[in-house]
Amino acid sequence: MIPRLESLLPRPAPDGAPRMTPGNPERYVPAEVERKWQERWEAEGTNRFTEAELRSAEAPFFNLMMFPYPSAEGLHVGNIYAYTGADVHGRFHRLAGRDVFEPIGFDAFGIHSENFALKAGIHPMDLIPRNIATFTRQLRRIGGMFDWHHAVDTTTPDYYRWTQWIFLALYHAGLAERVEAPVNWCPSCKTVVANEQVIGGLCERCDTPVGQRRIAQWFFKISRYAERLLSNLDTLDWSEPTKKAQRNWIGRSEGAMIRFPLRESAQGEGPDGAAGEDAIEVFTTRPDTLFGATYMVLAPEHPLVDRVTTPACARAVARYRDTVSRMDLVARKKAGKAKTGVFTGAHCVNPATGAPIPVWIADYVLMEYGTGAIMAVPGHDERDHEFARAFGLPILRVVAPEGEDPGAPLEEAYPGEGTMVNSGRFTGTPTPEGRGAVVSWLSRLRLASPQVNYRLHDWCISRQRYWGPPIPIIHCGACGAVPVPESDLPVVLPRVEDFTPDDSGTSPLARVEAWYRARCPACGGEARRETDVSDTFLDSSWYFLRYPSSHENERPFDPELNRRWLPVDSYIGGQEHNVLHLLYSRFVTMALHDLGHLEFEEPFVRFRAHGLIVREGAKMSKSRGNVIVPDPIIESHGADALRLYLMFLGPYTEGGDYRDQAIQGPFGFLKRLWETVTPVSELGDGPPHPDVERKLHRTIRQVSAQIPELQFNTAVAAMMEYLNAVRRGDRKAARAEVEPLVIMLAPFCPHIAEELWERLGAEGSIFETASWPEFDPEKTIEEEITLAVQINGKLRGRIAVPAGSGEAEALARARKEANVARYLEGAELRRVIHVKDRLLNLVVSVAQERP
RNA sequence: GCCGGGGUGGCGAAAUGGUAAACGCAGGGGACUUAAAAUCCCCCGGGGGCAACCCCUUAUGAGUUCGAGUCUCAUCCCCGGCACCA
Repeated sequence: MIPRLESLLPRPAPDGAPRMTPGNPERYVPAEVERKWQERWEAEGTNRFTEAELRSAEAPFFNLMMFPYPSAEGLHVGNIYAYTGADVHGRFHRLAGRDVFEPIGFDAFGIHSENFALKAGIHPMDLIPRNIATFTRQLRRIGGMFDWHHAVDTTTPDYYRWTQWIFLALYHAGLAERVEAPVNWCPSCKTVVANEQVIGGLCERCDTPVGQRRIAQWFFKISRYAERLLSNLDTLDWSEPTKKAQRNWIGRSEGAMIRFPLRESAQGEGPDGAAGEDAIEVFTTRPDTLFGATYMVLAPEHPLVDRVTTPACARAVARYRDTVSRMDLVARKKAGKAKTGVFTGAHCVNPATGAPIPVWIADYVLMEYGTGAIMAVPGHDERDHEFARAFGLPILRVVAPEGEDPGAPLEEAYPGEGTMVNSGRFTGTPTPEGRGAVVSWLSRLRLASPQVNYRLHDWCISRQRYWGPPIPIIHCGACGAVPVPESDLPVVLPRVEDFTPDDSGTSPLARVEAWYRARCPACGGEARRETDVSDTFLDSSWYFLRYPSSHENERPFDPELNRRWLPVDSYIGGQEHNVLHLLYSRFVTMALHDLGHLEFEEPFVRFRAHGLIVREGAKMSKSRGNVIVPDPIIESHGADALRLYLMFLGPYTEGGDYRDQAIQGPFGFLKRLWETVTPVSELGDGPPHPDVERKLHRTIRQVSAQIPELQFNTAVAAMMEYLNAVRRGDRKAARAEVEPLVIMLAPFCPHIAEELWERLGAEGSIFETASWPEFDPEKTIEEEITLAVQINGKLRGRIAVPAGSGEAEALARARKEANVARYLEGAELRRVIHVKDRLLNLVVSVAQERP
């Protein structure tokens, strides 16, 4: 890339000449360098904010990364990868002049630790501190810029006191309610599992098939926020796939509510009950197909089922409902299984046609979505079609795609758009228009209204387990569910030696009478504490709010600190949290905003998901036994080399393949850098060599642009190229050539950068005394560049031209190039395309065959 | 099925519509060494040619363009997520 350099610099030394300067016997020993600087950072508080500094920081930058779940196995390379990328980003901004707050903590409650503790026979209260100690040691060892002074641990009463406080805040705002609901029940974990934690019918944690139970549980009414959670996404600087995943999860759909009046009795010929009390309401996105609704389906659990079922059908209906209720929620919802259902004996009136249509129940209709009832349009909905075929129900065409005969029978459902047919006054209307037209027609008769529905359902936070913060509620026979007064927080989780879950459907805490017996805060009578604990997602939905205020005892967070530090400037984490964690955090933040506790309603200004690390092409997992533990690598090559390698092995947001041998490259780079810079006394004092300088400014330009975009792999490659240029031909480096490189490398390899920076004569940490190098655009310009010459789009030669040469100049030089001339000979030049400083394409018509 | 992300040398990868394979790993050859390690130098997509050079090559097939890894359409395959959501 620096064509002239080789000619100007000393020739390469003859083969085999030792590269190490004789006067420089000191080798790069990462372990020593890293120990020295980690100790110094700690002793001097390099990465720590004092209370006063937090309050007065002028250019605050909150650099957040998803805090770890401290498992017993310790951190693996995948975790290190995530944290290193975030740390590189934070360190860069610090060198660029920001006051970077980079806290870390531990998300240590939850079923995972609890299960491990049960299996290992260690109490979680003993296990977790051990795990945290291991994680802390490992995190320190990789040289993250963490402010340990502000670490949080979600299992400490100091923390979960405020988790409970948030529950109460939402409770008082009417955003928490206790509802009996069918829930997924894992017979192995012996607890309720959230829908989103059931993967393909199996428990996310233990792969046991999940069943169904009805339990009274606490729900947060996140669905009230669906519209805001959706529309705010447009304002966020988040990775697009993450936003898309949230949009899908929220699942907004526009349609209408339509009322189907019930026919009072089968034999009644009288006027079909005008929009009276007895009607079945359905939600549909396709009111334009209303004329094709030939039957209705209620969810088996629908409250109207008992009312409408005729005596003749009662037994079959009861039997069917029983079968369905035995099925777990997930199997129940599994798509693709054969349609089943039974007729209730009742009929409704299609409000568009006035025709009576039968009412069925079937498990393909879900109680939790819409109204739990549908109008079935077998002509234009695949599921309804399949059902109608199975039970011999009429299938009517009411939509015809362009060119289709309105009378053509339907072999399969046609769900697309077209023209309405067989639809009375609407026949001939294009379906997109028809939707609104049908609704406005029926809305005058109070039989329909426009409606928006969301797939997002309320957030169940109850867990019938031990290892979590108790839900701060007291149940009183007289007063009902009474919130624990704020002044009584925290409701401390007692140490219970036997916390094995049982199949009672209640938490192990329900066996600890001394703990759950309480006085009702309202009436003072005998009462009982809520024995369920809350979901781990609640712990992690607000931890970032706590970091700056981690020492605050009187309130969850200090509004003044929040004003300075929040919302979070940069959040980096795994895509496995694209939906739930990020959505719950947004919801809690939004709710706290509405309650006047926060000034912002979106917690994370910028979010980027990092990729996943695989090993030698295979996914890393304990069962495969191919999990990479960082410690031996740090011992052999150093944390800096590991960090650099991880950042180099592929695009950060896409992840990459960890190959054991490949660390040699980055490690060798660090060794060469060390040998290039030390001993400092042998560095040249003059200005940089012009070619090296040009390369330097180009490198600064590239690295400065790419680090904020998390394009670490190419930034590292640029620095490698630059060092290669500095060392080319075994030349001696000048101080001015290496100093900027040391600074640019510092975010990736902070220890060696500190060491070299000190040897270069600085006093104090590079992160406090250095500033990010600037590039001069003037100095990035090459005087002479290589221009590619194409004939008819094929590369036929390269010519050297002065930078900025015009077309005439380029063409003249190209003609002199032998190979180019060969192609021009006897050909007619029809067109010249000249891209300045890049390429010259000569379009010729071939007069004769080339030799 | 739907929604995302991908498919480029032996491998990890790089490339504002403008010189495909930067940077690195592995491999081959060489220097140094009693030897090895370490280090350094050279080579390294496929084919043809003594060479100058030529042909082919970014999953496949079409298209747009002076020019396509990059844009458009269709097809195949891999990874991740969601999945009877009316």
